[in-house]
Amino acid sequence: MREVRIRDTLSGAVQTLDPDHEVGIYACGPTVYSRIHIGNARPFVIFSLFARFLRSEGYKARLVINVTDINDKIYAAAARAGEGSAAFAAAMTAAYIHDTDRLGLGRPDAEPKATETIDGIVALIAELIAGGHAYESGGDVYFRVRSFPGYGKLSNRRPEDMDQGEEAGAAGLKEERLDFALWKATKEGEDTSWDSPWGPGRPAWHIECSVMAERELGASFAVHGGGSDLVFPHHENEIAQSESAGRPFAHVWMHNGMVDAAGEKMSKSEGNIFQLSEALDRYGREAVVAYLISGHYRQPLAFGGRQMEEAVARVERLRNFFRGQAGASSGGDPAEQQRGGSGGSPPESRFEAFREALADDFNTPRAMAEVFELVGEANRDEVPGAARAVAEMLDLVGLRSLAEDQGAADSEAEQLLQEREDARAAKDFSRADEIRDRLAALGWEVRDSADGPRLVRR
RNA sequence: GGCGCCUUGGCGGAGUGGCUACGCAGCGGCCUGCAAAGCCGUUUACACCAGUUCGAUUCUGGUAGGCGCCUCCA
Repeated sequence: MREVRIRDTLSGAVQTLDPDHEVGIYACGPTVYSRIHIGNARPFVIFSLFARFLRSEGYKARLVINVTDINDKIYAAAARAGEGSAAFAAAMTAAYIHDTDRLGLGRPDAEPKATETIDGIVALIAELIAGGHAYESGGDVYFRVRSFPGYGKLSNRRPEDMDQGEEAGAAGLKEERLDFALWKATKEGEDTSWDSPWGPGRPAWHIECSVMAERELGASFAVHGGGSDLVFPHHENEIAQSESAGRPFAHVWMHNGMVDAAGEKMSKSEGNIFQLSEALDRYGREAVVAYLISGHYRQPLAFGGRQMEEAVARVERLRNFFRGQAGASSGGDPAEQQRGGSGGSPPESRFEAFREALADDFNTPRAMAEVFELVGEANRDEVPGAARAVAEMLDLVGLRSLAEDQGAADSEAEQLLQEREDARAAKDFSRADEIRDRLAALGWEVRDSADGPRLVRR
């Protein structure tokens, strides 16, 4: 188990995770009013892989990624679709699960939904009212920002510089502009509502995360994550709610940068989105994952067709590496292997550097550089254990499948390949090329080598 | 206007006070019947101006440009 350091948004400093306690990670998931896009997939991938890495180091980790399924935009989108909002949200949640399943990274340990947390939300709001941190007004309940001295500490703002920007109708109900809603009374056109001490209504944004995080991880947990666009107001408000109610809340705040399209943040409201499902269809899951770990999680990441094609090429280079290794490992003189590449690092030190990069603020691009260094070394000279080490490194970033055999050729392809070999032996190259074209049409690429031809699935 | 971040070779993207990141693409080779894969070489990268320093892409200050949040947002 090595020391794992993470840059903390709240303190601005690098914090070391406590190895003696379970590392509870709460990452904000999507609001399900449409299919998720590549940008939404970034935190899912980053935090899934981060939890996987922690476990591989011997930490106990518990990953929670919520689904916010009550929201103004859900009402609006459901109305546009001519559906009930509950059914609409359920369908979008299912689509989210389906899309992220295709990433092949497994599921989080818990995926709580706001609609299944209403009782806890009502209880926390009541507690905040009792403590003087919130007040009821016209069936709504608002958080009294002035009652929480630490307000602004996460996003480093002063309250007087801020504006919660609530909808116009709420202006008259709030004591101060800065106050934000915890509970909203049911309004015209809203087809879901829950009973509460303040009348029928539904939770506002922010409060559900305070409740779900505590319910799944306890009042105090290690890491709270999410996109950097959630720092304010979402996470700032979560802190205000939870800490005002006496919960210590998260130790470290870990925010991922935005995915940019043409230099601008990809977002549903900008309309410059590229859906995750489409990216998976076009480039494959490995390329999508490889793309999302190609930059440091905290930095913005440029998105575009070229970037995705590059990810495809990277992933193909890794596949080719394993194809080559499969043949190389079958023979080989041990003494020859022992010499290995002169000056090349043994796989163990690459693996070590790989893990160290991940332990250092989860630096995936630096870690991947180690993978490619080892791949290059092993492509040049036989490096004993390289294939296994690369497979293990890739396993940690969800790309183990690149090491798997693509499947044996069928008998038809094998026969064609033999015919081509016969033709080549007879120097009948035009016939050999013709057969190669036929194989290509069947989805097989022929690669000749000193050890003979090889069929590769395209 | 407030807060924060960024500016690295054709593109993406790490990192460091002095040593080739890495990947993709291009060009030239090697290998090959040809191709693919792989390998080798290659196009004097660190926005600009000062300062600190023996030495700065890396530290400090400033200039220019860009981005994010301050409204829903991963």
